[in-house]
Order: sequence, then structure tokens, then C-alpha cells
Amino acid sequence: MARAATTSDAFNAVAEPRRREILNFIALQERPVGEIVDLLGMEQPSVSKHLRVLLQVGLVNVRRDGRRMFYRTDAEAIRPIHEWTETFARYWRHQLSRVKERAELRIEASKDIGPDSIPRRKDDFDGNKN
Amino acid sequence: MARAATTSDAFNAVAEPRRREILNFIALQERPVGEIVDLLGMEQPSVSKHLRVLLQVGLVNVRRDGRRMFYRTDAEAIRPIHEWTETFARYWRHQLSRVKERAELRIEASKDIGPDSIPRRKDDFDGNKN
DNA sequence: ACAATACATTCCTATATGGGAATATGTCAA
DNA sequence: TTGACATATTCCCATATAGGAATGTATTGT
Repeated sequence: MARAATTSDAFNAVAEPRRREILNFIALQERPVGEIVDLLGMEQPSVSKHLRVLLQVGLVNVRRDGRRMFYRTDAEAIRPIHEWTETFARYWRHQLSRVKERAELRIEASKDIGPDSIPRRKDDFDGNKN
Repeated sequence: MARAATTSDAFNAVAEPRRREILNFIALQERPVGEIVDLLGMEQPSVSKHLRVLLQVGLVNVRRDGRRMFYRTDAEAIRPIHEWTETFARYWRHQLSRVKERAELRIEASKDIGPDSIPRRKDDFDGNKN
């Protein structure tokens, strides 16, 4: 099997950086394609294709006005991603407090032993975590 | 150009559902590969390959113990994704309250004009948003 | 009807993929 | 050393890109 289609879900769709840029750009206000092209500096066909992908997974809505198509981000479709990452938030919030504690310990220690005894960042991750 | 490598960043790495499953599974506790294979019901080479991708983008850490390799999710690497989605959270929170308001209005209205005048969901998005 | 404008689609191609199968590597135990 | 165990890697292939270039389609103004 090959990689899943970009249109298979929001996760795959937003993996592409340009598509995230577009979503950011049209989050507050709907915009016609031409504006996206101009302000984000992408090729028009490229933008149309990206918008098509986003539309298929429900990440954007469209509205036609004359010859222009106004696209806008539908934030609701990003929610599943947010929720998936949210389950991990408690871990890094945890880790953050641990890092803070350690930092304080280091400050205490360095008063006596000097800065050379301060472990580099890498050791926090490579070594014995348990 | 083809699609960006799965190893290019966390966004691309987590686009694959199996990899998200793995990340969920080893979030609380480090696990040897064999356990992931058994409990998630994937082929061993497949798990190894997924773990390699996750390792390359820093989404997991490894520790060797004898012949076993213990992997564990590094939640910190998921943070950029969470933060990107967080910028949209305010929109759907917004929209939620708007939906609530509208729901209340509909309830009021339906007392007088009956249920047929309730606009279908689609109209909320297609129509005049500004 | 016709030209101009605004988008969408098609065709092309190099490239990366994920799964299956087979094999290689590394580590321990006797 | 040898065998067993745990994991990693390689090979093969069908598939889906994303971008560039060219072309198609829809809509408006005259």
C-alpha cells in the first residue's frame, strides 16, 4: 500500500505546509482565490488544487460571488487534530514543571560548584528517564 | 515535486493513523517493540519502520535494555501541532456560541411559525457569512 | 457574440511511500 | 560458539502525490 491520500482526513490534508498557510490566511476572513495567490505568492493552479483538497476534507467552505470563489477555513474540521494533540498536552505540561524544578536545582547547585556541572539539555532526554 | 517526506516534520509523521496509535500506546509508559506488535496487532517490520520515522522527527525516544528496545512518546514534539491547531480553537469556540444562540432563536421562532421554517444546517455555511 | 477575467482541471514526471516477504543485525544464555 | 530471541533493514511494487505548463470552464461587461 502507498501513503494514504491527502484527502483521506484532516491529518493528511494539513501535513502540507502550503495548505496550513492557506488555512491560516483564510481563517479570519473569506478570500477569493486571487488574493490567496497574490498575498501568499503561490501559483494559481497550485492554490486551486490545495483548496480542492481542503474542501474535500471539509477544512474550508466556498461561496461564489460572480466569477470569484470565496474560501474560508472551517475551524471545526481542525478540532479532531486539536483534540488528539490535547491528550498529550498534560505530558508536556508535566515535563515543563519538571524542567522548572530542575532549573531551580541547578541554580542552587551552581552557586557552590560552578556552571560546568550543569548538564546540557540533551542529557535530559537521552539518559535515564525512569 | 512529490509529497514531502514523512520524516520531514511532526505533521507529516502523524498523518499516518498507525503512527498515531503507536504514539498513544507508548505515551504513558515506554514499551518494547514486541509489546507494540502484540497489543496493537501490527507486523513487526511495520512497527519498526513506523518507529524509525517517529524517532527521526523526535516524536519518540529509545532506550536499549538487553535485546529489547524501549520506545516512548516524547510529547514535546507534538506541541507544535497542538499550538498550530490552538490558533483555530477560538474560532470554533466562537462558532459554538453562535450556534447556541441560533438554536435558542430557532426554538423561540418555532413556537410561532412551526418547524418548517427552520433553516437546514447547510445554510449556515453557504450563505451570507459577513 | 466576444473579449477579458477568475478559477478549475488535465497531463506530465520525479519521488516517497507502506505493506509483505525475506533477510540481516545485535544480544543473551548455555 | 551456537542457537534463540528481539529488532532492524532491504527488496519489491502499486499508489498518490505537488509542481509546472497548458488548457478548459464559468461569468461578466460591452
